[in-house]
Amino acid sequence: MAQCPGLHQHSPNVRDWIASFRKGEVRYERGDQVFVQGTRPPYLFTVMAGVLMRTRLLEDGRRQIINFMFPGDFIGLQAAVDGEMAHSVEALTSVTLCAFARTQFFDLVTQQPRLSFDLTWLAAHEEAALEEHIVSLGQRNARERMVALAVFLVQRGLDTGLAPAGVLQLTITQGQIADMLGLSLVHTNRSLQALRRLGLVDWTLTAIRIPDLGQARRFAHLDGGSARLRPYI
Amino acid sequence: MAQCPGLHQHSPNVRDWIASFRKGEVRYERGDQVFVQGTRPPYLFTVMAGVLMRTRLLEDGRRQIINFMFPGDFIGLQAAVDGEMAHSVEALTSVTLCAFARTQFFDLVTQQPRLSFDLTWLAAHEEAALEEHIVSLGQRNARERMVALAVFLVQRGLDTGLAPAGVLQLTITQGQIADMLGLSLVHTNRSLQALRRLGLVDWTLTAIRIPDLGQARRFAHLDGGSARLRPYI
DNA sequence: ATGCTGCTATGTCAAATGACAGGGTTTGTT
DNA sequence: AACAAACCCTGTCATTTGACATAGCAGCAT
Repeated sequence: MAQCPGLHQHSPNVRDWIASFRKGEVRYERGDQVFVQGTRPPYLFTVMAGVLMRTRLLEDGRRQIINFMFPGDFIGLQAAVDGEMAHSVEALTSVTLCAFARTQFFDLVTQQPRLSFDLTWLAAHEEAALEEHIVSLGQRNARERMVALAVFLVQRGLDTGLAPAGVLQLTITQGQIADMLGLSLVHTNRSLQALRRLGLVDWTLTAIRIPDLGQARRFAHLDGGSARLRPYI
Repeated sequence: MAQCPGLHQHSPNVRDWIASFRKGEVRYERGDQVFVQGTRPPYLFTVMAGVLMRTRLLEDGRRQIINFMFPGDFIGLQAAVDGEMAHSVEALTSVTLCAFARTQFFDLVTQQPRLSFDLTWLAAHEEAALEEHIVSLGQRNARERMVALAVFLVQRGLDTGLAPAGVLQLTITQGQIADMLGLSLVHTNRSLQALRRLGLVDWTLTAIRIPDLGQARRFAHLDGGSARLRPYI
Protein backbone atom coordinates (compact mmCIF):
# COMPACT_ATOMS: atom_id res chain seq x y z
CA MET A 1 0.00 0.00 0.00
CA ALA A 2 1.29 3.39 -0.96
CA GLN A 3 2.97 5.42 1.75
CA CYS A 4 1.67 8.89 2.28
CA PRO A 5 3.20 11.38 4.68
CA GLY A 6 0.85 12.66 7.30
CA LEU A 7 -1.14 9.46 7.56
CA HIS A 8 -0.59 6.89 10.24
CA GLN A 9 0.18 3.26 9.55
CA HIS A 10 -1.66 0.19 10.77
CA SER A 11 -0.35 -2.82 12.64
CA PRO A 12 0.59 -5.84 10.49
CA ASN A 13 -2.54 -7.90 11.22
CA VAL A 14 -4.86 -5.00 10.44
CA ARG A 15 -2.95 -4.52 7.22
CA ASP A 16 -3.50 -8.18 6.38
CA TRP A 17 -7.20 -7.82 6.92
CA ILE A 18 -7.32 -4.74 4.73
CA ALA A 19 -5.43 -6.61 2.05
CA SER A 20 -8.08 -9.33 1.98
CA PHE A 21 -10.89 -6.82 2.07
CA ARG A 22 -9.80 -4.55 -0.72
CA LYS A 23 -10.68 -5.37 -4.27
CA GLY A 24 -7.82 -3.61 -5.96
CA GLU A 25 -6.77 -0.20 -7.10
CA VAL A 26 -8.52 2.00 -9.61
CA ARG A 27 -7.19 4.95 -11.52
CA TYR A 28 -9.11 7.95 -12.81
CA GLU A 29 -8.08 11.03 -14.76
CA ARG A 30 -9.13 14.65 -14.34
CA GLY A 31 -12.78 15.08 -15.27
CA ASP A 32 -13.74 11.42 -14.73
CA GLN A 33 -16.84 10.75 -12.65
CA VAL A 34 -16.18 8.23 -9.90
CA PHE A 35 -19.75 8.31 -8.61
CA VAL A 36 -22.83 9.63 -10.34
CA GLN A 37 -25.62 11.19 -8.31
CA GLY A 38 -28.66 8.92 -8.18
CA THR A 39 -26.89 5.63 -8.91
CA ARG A 40 -26.11 2.73 -6.58
CA PRO A 41 -22.37 2.15 -6.61
CA PRO A 42 -21.13 -1.39 -5.94
CA TYR A 43 -17.80 -0.12 -4.66
CA LEU A 44 -16.55 2.25 -2.01
CA PHE A 45 -13.13 3.86 -2.12
CA THR A 46 -10.29 5.22 -0.15
CA VAL A 47 -8.24 7.97 -1.75
CA MET A 48 -4.62 6.93 -2.07
CA ALA A 49 -3.37 9.74 -4.27
CA GLY A 50 -4.87 12.76 -5.98
CA VAL A 51 -7.70 15.18 -5.32
CA LEU A 52 -11.42 14.88 -6.06
CA MET A 53 -14.54 16.90 -5.50
CA ARG A 54 -18.01 16.03 -4.34
CA THR A 55 -20.77 17.85 -6.23
CA ARG A 56 -24.51 18.07 -6.13
CA LEU A 57 -26.73 18.97 -9.09
CA LEU A 58 -30.19 20.54 -9.00
CA GLU A 59 -32.60 19.64 -11.79
CA ASP A 60 -32.41 23.15 -13.25
CA GLY A 61 -28.68 22.88 -13.82
CA ARG A 62 -27.39 24.70 -10.77
CA ARG A 63 -24.40 22.94 -9.28
CA GLN A 64 -22.97 23.06 -5.79
CA ILE A 65 -19.54 21.73 -4.96
CA ILE A 66 -19.81 20.27 -1.48
CA ASN A 67 -16.22 19.59 -0.62
CA PHE A 68 -12.85 18.43 -1.88
CA MET A 69 -11.32 15.07 -1.07
CA PHE A 70 -7.66 14.42 -0.41
CA PRO A 71 -5.55 11.31 0.20
CA GLY A 72 -6.84 9.42 3.22
CA ASP A 73 -10.46 10.41 2.70
CA PHE A 74 -13.14 7.78 2.44
CA ILE A 75 -15.51 8.03 -0.54
CA GLY A 76 -19.03 6.71 -0.28
CA LEU A 77 -19.94 6.63 3.39
CA GLN A 78 -23.41 7.84 2.61
CA ALA A 79 -23.81 5.27 -0.15
CA ALA A 80 -22.55 2.61 2.25
CA VAL A 81 -25.52 3.03 4.57
CA ASP A 82 -28.13 4.31 2.12
CA GLY A 83 -27.37 2.66 -1.18
CA GLU A 84 -28.17 5.55 -3.46
CA MET A 85 -25.78 8.43 -4.00
CA ALA A 86 -27.03 11.93 -3.21
CA HIS A 87 -24.05 13.52 -4.94
CA SER A 88 -21.44 12.91 -7.61
CA VAL A 89 -17.70 12.55 -7.16
CA GLU A 90 -15.32 13.75 -9.85
CA ALA A 91 -11.56 13.59 -10.12
CA LEU A 92 -9.67 16.91 -10.20
CA THR A 93 -6.29 15.33 -10.87
CA SER A 94 -5.12 11.87 -11.74
CA VAL A 95 -6.19 9.81 -8.75
CA THR A 96 -5.64 6.30 -7.54
CA LEU A 97 -8.30 4.83 -5.34
CA CYS A 98 -8.48 1.68 -3.30
CA ALA A 99 -11.77 -0.16 -3.91
CA PHE A 100 -13.93 -2.13 -1.45
CA ALA A 101 -17.15 -3.98 -2.12
CA ARG A 102 -20.08 -2.11 -0.67
CA THR A 103 -21.63 -5.32 0.61
CA GLN A 104 -18.64 -5.84 2.86
CA PHE A 105 -18.99 -2.50 4.58
CA PHE A 106 -21.02 -3.96 7.41
CA ASP A 107 -18.24 -6.48 8.04
CA LEU A 108 -15.67 -3.72 8.25
CA VAL A 109 -17.58 -1.87 10.95
CA THR A 110 -18.44 -5.06 12.78
CA GLN A 111 -15.21 -7.01 12.69
CA GLN A 112 -12.52 -4.38 12.76
CA PRO A 113 -12.89 -2.14 15.80
CA ARG A 114 -9.79 -0.16 15.02
CA LEU A 115 -10.88 0.58 11.44
CA SER A 116 -14.37 1.28 12.65
CA PHE A 117 -12.98 3.89 14.98
CA ASP A 118 -10.93 5.42 12.19
CA LEU A 119 -14.03 5.56 10.05
CA THR A 120 -15.87 7.38 12.81
CA TRP A 121 -12.92 9.72 13.11
CA LEU A 122 -13.05 10.50 9.41
CA ALA A 123 -16.80 11.01 9.48
CA ALA A 124 -16.54 13.41 12.41
CA HIS A 125 -13.87 15.44 10.68
CA GLU A 126 -15.71 15.52 7.40
CA GLU A 127 -18.65 16.84 9.36
CA ALA A 128 -16.45 19.51 10.90
CA ALA A 129 -15.25 20.54 7.44
CA LEU A 130 -18.81 20.85 6.17
CA GLU A 131 -19.64 22.86 9.26
CA GLU A 132 -16.86 25.28 8.46
CA HIS A 133 -18.10 25.52 4.90
CA ILE A 134 -21.61 26.31 6.15
CA VAL A 135 -20.20 29.08 8.30
CA SER A 136 -18.45 30.47 5.24
CA LEU A 137 -21.52 30.40 3.04
CA GLY A 138 -23.76 31.80 5.73
CA GLN A 139 -21.64 34.46 7.38
CA ARG A 140 -18.71 35.44 5.22
CA ASN A 141 -18.74 37.74 2.22
CA ALA A 142 -17.25 36.81 -1.13
CA ARG A 143 -13.64 37.68 -0.33
CA GLU A 144 -13.66 36.12 3.10
CA ARG A 145 -15.14 32.96 1.65
CA MET A 146 -12.42 32.76 -0.94
CA VAL A 147 -9.64 33.26 1.55
CA ALA A 148 -11.20 30.70 3.88
CA LEU A 149 -11.40 28.16 1.08
CA ALA A 150 -7.86 28.87 -0.06
CA VAL A 151 -6.53 28.43 3.48
CA PHE A 152 -8.49 25.21 3.89
CA LEU A 153 -7.16 23.76 0.66
CA VAL A 154 -3.56 24.77 1.28
CA GLN A 155 -3.77 23.39 4.81
CA ARG A 156 -5.05 20.06 3.55
CA GLY A 157 -2.33 20.14 0.94
CA LEU A 158 0.27 20.66 3.64
CA ASP A 159 -1.22 17.89 5.78
CA THR A 160 -1.14 15.38 2.95
CA GLY A 161 2.19 16.41 1.50
CA LEU A 162 0.73 17.86 -1.70
CA ALA A 163 1.84 21.43 -1.02
CA PRO A 164 5.47 21.10 0.03
CA ALA A 165 6.44 24.76 -0.37
CA GLY A 166 3.20 26.14 0.99
CA VAL A 167 1.95 26.42 -2.57
CA LEU A 168 -0.76 24.01 -3.61
CA GLN A 169 -0.38 22.92 -7.20
CA LEU A 170 -3.96 22.08 -8.15
CA THR A 171 -5.94 23.16 -11.17
CA ILE A 172 -9.31 24.57 -10.20
CA THR A 173 -11.23 26.81 -12.60
CA GLN A 174 -12.93 29.99 -11.49
CA GLY A 175 -16.21 28.35 -12.44
CA GLN A 176 -15.51 25.62 -9.90
CA ILE A 177 -14.60 28.15 -7.23
CA ALA A 178 -17.86 29.96 -7.98
CA ASP A 179 -19.86 26.74 -7.64
CA MET A 180 -18.13 25.94 -4.38
CA LEU A 181 -18.72 29.36 -2.83
CA GLY A 182 -22.20 30.03 -4.18
CA LEU A 183 -21.11 33.06 -6.20
CA SER A 184 -21.48 34.00 -9.83
CA LEU A 185 -18.53 33.40 -12.07
CA VAL A 186 -18.08 37.10 -12.78
CA HIS A 187 -18.10 38.07 -9.15
CA THR A 188 -15.66 35.28 -8.37
CA ASN A 189 -13.30 36.60 -10.99
CA ARG A 190 -13.40 40.14 -9.62
CA SER A 191 -12.97 39.03 -6.04
CA LEU A 192 -9.98 36.86 -6.94
CA GLN A 193 -8.36 39.84 -8.58
CA ALA A 194 -9.01 41.97 -5.54
CA LEU A 195 -7.36 39.40 -3.29
CA ARG A 196 -4.40 39.22 -5.62
CA ARG A 197 -4.03 43.01 -5.50
CA LEU A 198 -4.30 42.94 -1.71
CA GLY A 199 -1.53 40.37 -1.60
CA LEU A 200 -3.70 38.00 0.45
CA VAL A 201 -4.15 35.07 -1.90
CA ASP A 202 -2.77 34.49 -5.37
CA TRP A 203 -5.05 31.88 -6.89
CA THR A 204 -4.45 30.97 -10.52
CA LEU A 205 -5.81 28.15 -12.66
CA THR A 206 -3.07 25.79 -11.57
CA ALA A 207 -1.94 26.90 -8.12
CA ILE A 208 -2.93 28.51 -4.84
CA ARG A 209 -0.31 30.71 -3.23
CA ILE A 210 -0.81 32.31 0.18
CA PRO A 211 2.04 34.66 1.07
CA ASP A 212 1.10 34.97 4.74
CA LEU A 213 -1.07 32.22 6.17
CA GLY A 214 -1.62 33.95 9.49
CA GLN A 215 -2.75 37.15 7.85
CA ALA A 216 -5.09 35.21 5.58
CA ARG A 217 -6.56 33.37 8.56
CA ARG A 218 -7.21 36.63 10.36
CA PHE A 219 -8.78 38.17 7.29
CA ALA A 220 -11.27 35.31 6.97
CA HIS A 221 -11.88 35.10 10.74
CA LEU A 222 -10.56 31.56 10.90
CA ASP A 223 -9.11 30.19 14.09
CA GLY A 224 -5.70 28.64 13.66
CA GLY A 225 -6.08 24.99 12.73
CA SER A 226 -3.52 22.60 14.12
CA ALA A 227 -2.20 19.84 11.91
CA ARG A 228 -3.70 16.44 12.65
CA LEU A 229 -2.61 12.92 11.92
CA ARG A 230 -5.32 11.42 9.77
CA PRO A 231 -6.14 7.71 9.80
CA TYR A 232 -5.98 5.54 6.72
CA ILE A 233 -8.49 2.85 5.86
CA MET B 1 -35.72 3.99 28.08
CA ALA B 2 -38.34 6.23 26.58
CA GLN B 3 -40.18 4.95 23.55
CA CYS B 4 -40.21 7.19 20.56
CA PRO B 5 -42.16 6.48 17.39
CA GLY B 6 -40.05 6.29 14.27
CA LEU B 7 -37.01 4.88 16.05
CA HIS B 8 -36.12 1.23 16.05
CA GLN B 9 -35.57 -0.78 19.20
CA HIS B 10 -32.56 -2.82 20.22
CA SER B 11 -32.30 -6.46 21.23
CA PRO B 12 -32.38 -7.14 25.00
CA ASN B 13 -28.64 -7.71 25.45
CA VAL B 14 -27.75 -4.54 23.59
CA ARG B 15 -30.21 -2.73 25.80
CA ASP B 16 -28.48 -4.13 28.86
CA TRP B 17 -25.15 -2.90 27.63
CA ILE B 18 -26.56 0.53 26.96
CA ALA B 19 -28.02 0.56 30.45
CA SER B 20 -24.58 -0.05 31.98
CA PHE B 21 -22.94 2.47 29.68
CA ARG B 22 -25.24 5.38 30.21
CA LYS B 23 -24.73 7.72 33.11
CA GLY B 24 -28.28 8.87 33.52
CA GLU B 25 -30.68 11.36 32.08
CA VAL B 26 -30.29 15.10 31.98
CA ARG B 27 -32.89 17.75 31.45
CA TYR B 28 -32.46 21.19 29.94
CA GLU B 29 -34.88 24.05 29.31
CA ARG B 30 -35.18 26.35 26.31
CA GLY B 31 -32.15 28.61 26.06
CA ASP B 32 -29.83 26.36 28.10
CA GLN B 33 -26.42 25.64 26.63
CA VAL B 34 -25.65 21.94 26.58
CA PHE B 35 -22.19 22.40 25.06
CA VAL B 36 -20.15 25.57 24.85
CA GLN B 37 -17.82 26.13 21.92
CA GLY B 38 -14.19 25.79 22.91
CA THR B 39 -14.71 23.64 26.00
CA ARG B 40 -13.97 19.95 26.55
CA PRO B 41 -17.19 18.24 27.57
CA PRO B 42 -16.91 15.17 29.79
CA TYR B 43 -20.23 13.79 28.54
CA LEU B 44 -21.82 12.92 25.24
CA PHE B 45 -25.55 12.70 24.74
CA THR B 46 -28.35 11.09 22.87
CA VAL B 47 -31.50 13.14 22.38
CA MET B 48 -34.48 11.38 23.91
CA ALA B 49 -37.03 14.18 23.68
CA GLY B 50 -37.04 17.78 22.52
CA VAL B 51 -35.24 19.84 19.91
CA LEU B 52 -31.85 21.55 20.02
CA MET B 53 -29.64 23.54 17.72
CA ARG B 54 -25.97 23.48 16.96
CA THR B 55 -24.41 26.93 16.56
CA ARG B 56 -21.05 28.39 15.72
CA LEU B 57 -19.82 31.80 16.81
CA LEU B 58 -17.22 33.98 15.08
CA GLU B 59 -15.13 36.28 17.28
CA ASP B 60 -16.82 39.37 15.87
CA GLY B 61 -20.23 38.23 17.07
CA ARG B 62 -21.63 36.74 13.88
CA ARG B 63 -23.46 33.53 14.54
CA GLN B 64 -24.24 30.61 12.24
CA ILE B 65 -26.75 27.95 13.16
CA ILE B 66 -25.40 24.72 11.71
CA ASN B 67 -28.32 22.37 12.16
CA PHE B 68 -31.18 21.32 14.40
CA MET B 69 -31.21 18.13 16.44
CA PHE B 70 -34.21 15.90 17.01
CA PRO B 71 -34.89 12.80 19.11
CA GLY B 72 -32.52 10.02 18.15
CA ASP B 73 -29.66 12.33 17.23
CA PHE B 74 -26.27 11.90 18.82
CA ILE B 75 -24.67 15.00 20.33
CA GLY B 76 -20.93 15.35 20.51
CA LEU B 77 -19.47 13.06 17.88
CA GLN B 78 -16.88 15.63 17.01
CA ALA B 79 -16.00 16.14 20.67
CA ALA B 80 -15.78 12.38 21.06
CA VAL B 81 -12.86 12.11 18.68
CA ASP B 82 -11.32 15.58 19.08
CA GLY B 83 -11.92 16.60 22.66
CA GLU B 84 -12.62 20.25 22.08
CA MET B 85 -15.98 21.49 20.82
CA ALA B 86 -15.99 23.52 17.61
CA HIS B 87 -19.59 24.60 18.18
CA SER B 88 -22.19 25.14 20.88
CA VAL B 89 -25.40 23.22 21.41
CA GLU B 90 -28.46 24.95 22.81
CA ALA B 91 -31.90 23.66 23.73
CA LEU B 92 -34.85 25.04 21.76
CA THR B 93 -37.49 23.29 23.86
CA SER B 94 -37.40 21.36 27.08
CA VAL B 95 -35.19 18.41 26.28
CA THR B 96 -34.20 15.22 28.00
CA LEU B 97 -30.86 13.75 27.07
CA CYS B 98 -29.20 10.47 27.85
CA ALA B 99 -25.62 11.01 29.01
CA PHE B 100 -22.51 8.91 28.35
CA ALA B 101 -18.98 9.43 29.59
CA ARG B 102 -16.75 10.65 26.81
CA THR B 103 -13.95 8.38 27.93
CA GLN B 104 -16.11 5.37 27.21
CA PHE B 105 -16.75 6.34 23.64
CA PHE B 106 -13.90 4.22 22.36
CA ASP B 107 -15.40 1.21 24.15
CA LEU B 108 -18.73 1.78 22.47
CA VAL B 109 -17.25 1.74 19.00
CA THR B 110 -14.96 -1.16 19.82
CA GLN B 111 -17.19 -3.50 21.77
CA GLN B 112 -20.63 -2.94 20.31
CA PRO B 113 -20.61 -3.56 16.57
CA ARG B 114 -24.32 -2.98 16.26
CA LEU B 115 -24.19 0.37 18.02
CA SER B 116 -21.06 1.28 16.14
CA PHE B 117 -22.92 0.70 12.90
CA ASP B 118 -25.83 2.82 14.11
CA LEU B 119 -23.41 5.56 14.97
CA THR B 120 -21.95 5.41 11.49
CA TRP B 121 -25.48 5.52 10.11
CA LEU B 122 -26.25 8.65 12.10
CA ALA B 123 -22.99 10.30 11.09
CA ALA B 124 -23.64 9.59 7.43
CA HIS B 125 -27.12 11.07 7.64
CA GLU B 126 -25.99 14.10 9.54
CA GLU B 127 -23.47 14.60 6.79
CA ALA B 128 -26.23 14.35 4.20
CA ALA B 129 -28.26 16.95 6.06
CA LEU B 130 -25.33 19.34 6.17
CA GLU B 131 -24.80 18.72 2.47
CA GLU B 132 -28.38 19.73 1.76
CA HIS B 133 -27.90 22.83 3.86
CA ILE B 134 -24.78 23.74 1.89
CA VAL B 135 -26.76 23.40 -1.32
CA SER B 136 -29.37 25.75 0.12
CA LEU B 137 -26.87 28.38 1.21
CA GLY B 138 -24.89 28.18 -2.00
CA GLN B 139 -27.56 27.88 -4.67
CA ARG B 140 -30.96 28.92 -3.40
CA ASN B 141 -32.25 32.45 -2.92
CA ALA B 142 -33.81 33.67 0.30
CA ARG B 143 -37.32 32.31 -0.28
CA GLU B 144 -36.17 28.97 -1.59
CA ARG B 145 -33.88 28.58 1.41
CA MET B 146 -36.72 29.27 3.78
CA VAL B 147 -39.04 26.81 2.14
CA ALA B 148 -36.29 24.19 2.04
CA LEU B 149 -35.63 24.67 5.75
CA ALA B 150 -39.31 24.59 6.62
CA VAL B 151 -39.81 21.37 4.67
CA PHE B 152 -36.75 19.84 6.32
CA LEU B 153 -37.95 20.71 9.81
CA VAL B 154 -41.53 19.57 9.25
CA GLN B 155 -40.25 16.33 7.71
CA ARG B 156 -38.06 15.65 10.73
CA GLY B 157 -40.99 16.53 12.93
CA LEU B 158 -43.14 14.00 11.10
CA ASP B 159 -40.42 11.34 11.32
CA THR B 160 -40.02 11.78 15.04
CA GLY B 161 -43.68 12.21 15.87
CA LEU B 162 -43.39 15.86 16.84
CA ALA B 163 -45.60 17.15 14.04
CA PRO B 164 -48.63 14.87 14.12
CA ALA B 165 -50.94 17.03 12.00
CA GLY B 166 -48.26 18.11 9.58
CA VAL B 167 -47.80 21.23 11.65
CA LEU B 168 -44.60 21.49 13.62
CA GLN B 169 -45.12 23.19 16.95
CA LEU B 170 -41.69 24.65 17.62
CA THR B 171 -40.73 28.14 18.64
CA ILE B 172 -38.02 29.58 16.44
CA THR B 173 -37.49 33.33 16.23
CA GLN B 174 -36.92 35.14 12.98
CA GLY B 175 -33.48 36.01 14.27
CA GLN B 176 -32.69 32.31 14.52
CA ILE B 177 -34.01 31.65 11.04
CA ALA B 178 -31.82 34.48 9.78
CA ASP B 179 -28.75 33.01 11.47
CA MET B 180 -29.52 29.60 10.04
CA LEU B 181 -29.98 30.82 6.47
CA GLY B 182 -27.28 33.46 6.39
CA LEU B 183 -29.70 36.33 5.85
CA SER B 184 -30.29 39.59 7.66
CA LEU B 185 -33.15 39.70 10.12
CA VAL B 186 -35.02 42.30 8.11
CA HIS B 187 -34.78 40.37 4.89
CA THR B 188 -35.85 37.22 6.68
CA ASN B 189 -38.92 39.00 7.96
CA ARG B 190 -39.91 40.24 4.52
CA SER B 191 -39.32 36.89 2.87
CA LEU B 192 -41.41 35.11 5.48
CA GLN B 193 -44.26 37.49 4.81
CA ALA B 194 -43.95 36.92 1.09
CA LEU B 195 -44.15 33.14 1.58
CA ARG B 196 -47.19 33.58 3.79
CA ARG B 197 -48.88 35.68 1.11
CA LEU B 198 -48.02 33.09 -1.52
CA GLY B 199 -49.59 30.40 0.64
CA LEU B 200 -46.41 28.32 0.51
CA VAL B 201 -45.31 28.33 4.14
CA ASP B 202 -46.89 29.88 7.20
CA TRP B 203 -44.09 30.19 9.71
CA THR B 204 -44.88 31.95 12.97
CA LEU B 205 -42.93 32.23 16.21
CA THR B 206 -44.39 29.02 17.55
CA ALA B 207 -45.30 26.85 14.56
CA ILE B 208 -44.45 25.91 10.99
CA ARG B 209 -47.41 25.17 8.74
CA ILE B 210 -46.99 23.95 5.15
CA PRO B 211 -50.33 23.71 3.34
CA ASP B 212 -48.99 21.66 0.42
CA LEU B 213 -45.77 19.80 1.03
CA GLY B 214 -45.39 18.71 -2.58
CA GLN B 215 -45.78 22.25 -3.85
CA ALA B 216 -43.29 23.52 -1.29
CA ARG B 217 -40.79 20.84 -2.33
CA ARG B 218 -41.12 21.83 -5.96
CA PHE B 219 -40.72 25.51 -5.15
CA ALA B 220 -37.45 24.88 -3.33
CA HIS B 221 -36.22 22.34 -5.90
CA LEU B 222 -36.10 19.57 -3.32
CA ASP B 223 -36.39 15.96 -4.34
CA GLY B 224 -39.00 14.05 -2.39
CA GLY B 225 -37.42 12.61 0.72
CA SER B 226 -38.58 9.21 1.88
CA ALA B 227 -39.15 8.58 5.56
CA ARG B 228 -36.43 6.51 7.20
CA LEU B 229 -36.26 4.49 10.37
CA ARG B 230 -33.57 6.12 12.45
CA PRO B 231 -31.45 4.14 14.90
CA TYR B 232 -31.30 4.91 18.61
CA ILE B 233 -28.13 4.85 20.64
C1' DA C 1 -49.84 52.65 35.07
C1' DT C 2 -44.86 52.47 34.10
C1' DG C 3 -41.07 50.89 32.22
C1' DC C 4 -38.53 46.90 30.31
C1' DT C 5 -37.49 43.13 27.20
C1' DG C 6 -37.84 40.35 23.23
C1' DC C 7 -39.98 39.88 19.13
C1' DT C 8 -42.23 41.32 14.65
C1' DA C 9 -43.10 44.82 11.20
C1' DT C 10 -42.02 49.02 7.74
C1' DG C 11 -39.64 52.72 5.23
C1' DT C 12 -35.64 54.37 3.02
C1' DC C 13 -31.35 54.11 1.21
C1' DA C 14 -26.75 51.73 0.36
C1' DA C 15 -23.84 47.89 -0.71
C1' DA C 16 -23.05 43.35 -2.44
C1' DT C 17 -23.86 40.36 -5.89
C1' DG C 18 -25.84 38.72 -10.33
C1' DA C 19 -27.02 39.01 -15.47
C1' DC C 20 -25.77 39.89 -19.96
C1' DA C 21 -22.75 40.89 -23.59
C1' DG C 22 -18.53 40.92 -25.52
C1' DG C 23 -13.41 40.57 -26.05
C1' DG C 24 -8.86 38.29 -25.25
C1' DT C 25 -5.59 34.36 -24.57
C1' DT C 26 -3.95 29.86 -24.74
C1' DT C 27 -4.16 25.22 -26.41
C1' DG C 28 -5.06 21.76 -29.42
C1' DT C 29 -6.85 20.06 -34.02
C1' DT C 30 -7.42 19.77 -38.81
C1' DA D 1 -3.33 29.15 -41.32
C1' DA D 2 -7.86 28.55 -39.66
C1' DC D 3 -10.82 27.05 -36.33
C1' DA D 4 -12.79 25.59 -32.01
C1' DA D 5 -12.86 24.94 -27.10
C1' DA D 6 -11.86 26.38 -22.54
C1' DC D 7 -10.62 29.65 -19.88
C1' DC D 8 -10.00 34.50 -17.99
C1' DC D 9 -11.18 39.41 -18.09
C1' DT D 10 -14.11 43.94 -18.41
C1' DG D 11 -18.15 47.16 -18.84
C1' DT D 12 -22.75 48.22 -17.82
C1' DC D 13 -26.90 47.76 -15.62
C1' DA D 14 -30.47 45.07 -12.78
C1' DT D 15 -31.63 42.53 -8.69
C1' DT D 16 -31.00 40.86 -4.30
C1' DT D 17 -29.77 41.58 0.08
C1' DG D 18 -28.11 44.43 4.00
C1' DA D 19 -27.96 48.65 7.19
C1' DC D 20 -30.17 51.80 9.93
C1' DA D 21 -33.82 53.88 12.13
C1' DT D 22 -38.23 53.51 14.07
C1' DA D 23 -42.69 51.77 15.43
C1' DG D 24 -45.85 48.43 17.39
C1' DC D 25 -47.15 44.67 20.39
C1' DA D 26 -47.22 41.13 23.92
C1' DG D 27 -45.51 39.58 28.39
C1' DC D 28 -43.81 40.70 32.82
C1' DA D 29 -41.98 42.71 36.81
C1' DT D 30 -42.40 46.78 40.04
